[in-house]
Amino acid sequence: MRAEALKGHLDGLLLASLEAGPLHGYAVIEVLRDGSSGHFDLPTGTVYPALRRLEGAGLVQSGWSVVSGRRRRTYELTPAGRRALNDQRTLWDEFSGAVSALLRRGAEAAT
Amino acid sequence: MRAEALKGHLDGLLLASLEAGPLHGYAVIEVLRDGSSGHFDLPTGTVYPALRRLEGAGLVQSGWSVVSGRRRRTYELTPAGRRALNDQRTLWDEFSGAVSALLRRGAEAAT
DNA sequence: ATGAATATGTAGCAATGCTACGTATCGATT
DNA sequence: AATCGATACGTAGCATTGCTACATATTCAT
Repeated sequence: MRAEALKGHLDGLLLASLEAGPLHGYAVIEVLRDGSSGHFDLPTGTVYPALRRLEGAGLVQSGWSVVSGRRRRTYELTPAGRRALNDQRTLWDEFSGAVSALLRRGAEAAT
Repeated sequence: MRAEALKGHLDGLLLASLEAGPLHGYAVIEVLRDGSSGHFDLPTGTVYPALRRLEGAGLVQSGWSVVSGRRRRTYELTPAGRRALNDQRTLWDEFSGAVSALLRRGAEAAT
């Protein structure tokens, strides 16, 4: 997967991964990897800062817990986050539809 | 359309717009706008530098012409550009498939 | 005891598209 | 003739974003 391909679409994926219930960062990475047949194997340096960014934007909220001696920061969607996820889905459909159409047709000669 | 959405996908669209035959920059903008139902109305500050970038990468080549008093820099795909366009199409299918799957399913809870 | 897996985090970088300019010609309107 | 919109090219600087590389710590299997 090209490195830059994800730009601008990561937030939607993160929100989607939290839709079914709260997760901690490491688990988000696994969900994204497994749910994409290995296409998205994101480094922690990508995911952790992004989750904090979403928290800053009020789309998720986090809390600490400790599970078998390991501390976890668990993230959860806020109502605004659910709305944003909806928006992202709509935006993605428009965007991907437009790109697919353009890539497919090549384009008829103009002038 | 979100501003960052396009990041990493513009090159493929530009190459696709040139597939049917040579075009100048302004015409590329029109093809992208009309071929996407207005979703992609790209500013010249996006398209012109990107075309030069593609030329630097050897994927397109350009030449000047003058049409009714206006100078035009016309771009054309190179063989490498056609190969790159093919690659972009494959990459896009993988990428968009993975994103669509993740956005759709939300994701089953993982401990 | 050693290393892999689990778990979190940051500093700094590279890439990319956009904003806001600037220049110039042509055709239509006033 | 003057003005304005469309056509046509371009650049400097910015903001955002994801990645690389690193640092830390615990648990579990070898």
